[in-house]
Amino acid sequence: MIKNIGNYRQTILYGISLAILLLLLRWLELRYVILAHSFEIYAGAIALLFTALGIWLALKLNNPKVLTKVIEKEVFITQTANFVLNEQNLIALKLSARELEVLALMALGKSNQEIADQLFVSLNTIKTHSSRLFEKMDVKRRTQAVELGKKLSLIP
Amino acid sequence: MIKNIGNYRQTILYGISLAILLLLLRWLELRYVILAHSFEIYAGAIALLFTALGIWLALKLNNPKVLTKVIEKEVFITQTANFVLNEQNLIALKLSARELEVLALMALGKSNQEIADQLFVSLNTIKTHSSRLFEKMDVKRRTQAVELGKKLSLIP
DNA sequence: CCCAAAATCACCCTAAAGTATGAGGCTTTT
DNA sequence: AAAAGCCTCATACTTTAGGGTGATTTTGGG
Repeated sequence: MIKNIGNYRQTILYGISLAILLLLLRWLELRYVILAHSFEIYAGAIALLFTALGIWLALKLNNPKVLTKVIEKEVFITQTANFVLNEQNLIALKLSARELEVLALMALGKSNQEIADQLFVSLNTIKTHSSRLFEKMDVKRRTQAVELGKKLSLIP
Repeated sequence: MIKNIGNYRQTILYGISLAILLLLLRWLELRYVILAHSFEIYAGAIALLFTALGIWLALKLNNPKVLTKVIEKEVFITQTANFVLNEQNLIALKLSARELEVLALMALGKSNQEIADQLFVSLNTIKTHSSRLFEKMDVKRRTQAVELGKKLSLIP
């Protein structure tokens, strides 16, 4: 439960110092037979000392209040650099992984034939994918699909 | 106001340990038939009191150190919102005003026929514009032209 | 294991995009 | 005035894109 003794070291040291002080006073009392009227002096000294100790303790123990200042800093970010896919939109459109892949390649300006070559499938397959893609996205052309895809953060 | 008691636990523990210490001294006093010099008790009480006073003083007077924590909050700025045309790139490519206009409409996903209708010219004119556009931009397809146009900040 | 969705491919057809070439009118620059 | 550049349009042609239909295989979840 108490992991770090270090936190209580000050308290322990303080207690020890108090004990030593009291013993010292006791010793002085016995040694020099302190007169009763000098009690006020001791009391004052003790008061002063322990006030200082209290202050020191409080300052040590009091965690500095951290005032978090949130400063809005306008950061221009190329949206390609830190692109995060909007999964909500993706799910909403019910696009399959392959369809999204085709869309991404379309956005790069690739032709259907180039996409087919890159994905190692036939041209007809890409045509089928693109058709389904346009149907799901409710667009008529690939340029519209790309435009909408970027707006919905489906592609960078 | 004081949210975390945990900060003061050490202080409380210190008070308790002090009390125990005093009791111990009292017990020693009785044990060894120490004369009823109540000086220690007074000293302890004063010590306790003024320690508390010191703590209280310190907490009252101590201005909380304001640790300004600057958190850079990234504000995403849609590039469409504050689009500025990169005239250098435009001049470098030697695009005419009409060609840029056609490119912008292409970027919106419009077909050549739609662009022709919108600009009140014939389909063939748009084809000519687009051909020259692709030639100047050194691209083969409209999707590539749009991609490059956005990259070069020719269009939002 | 079975079913549904996804992925794959083919064929045919139409629409759109893109290329090539030529040409007339218009403005700006030299 | 001539040259150059831009905008316009046309015709003819090729390529690419896209729609419709049908089919097979793969795959993930109940």
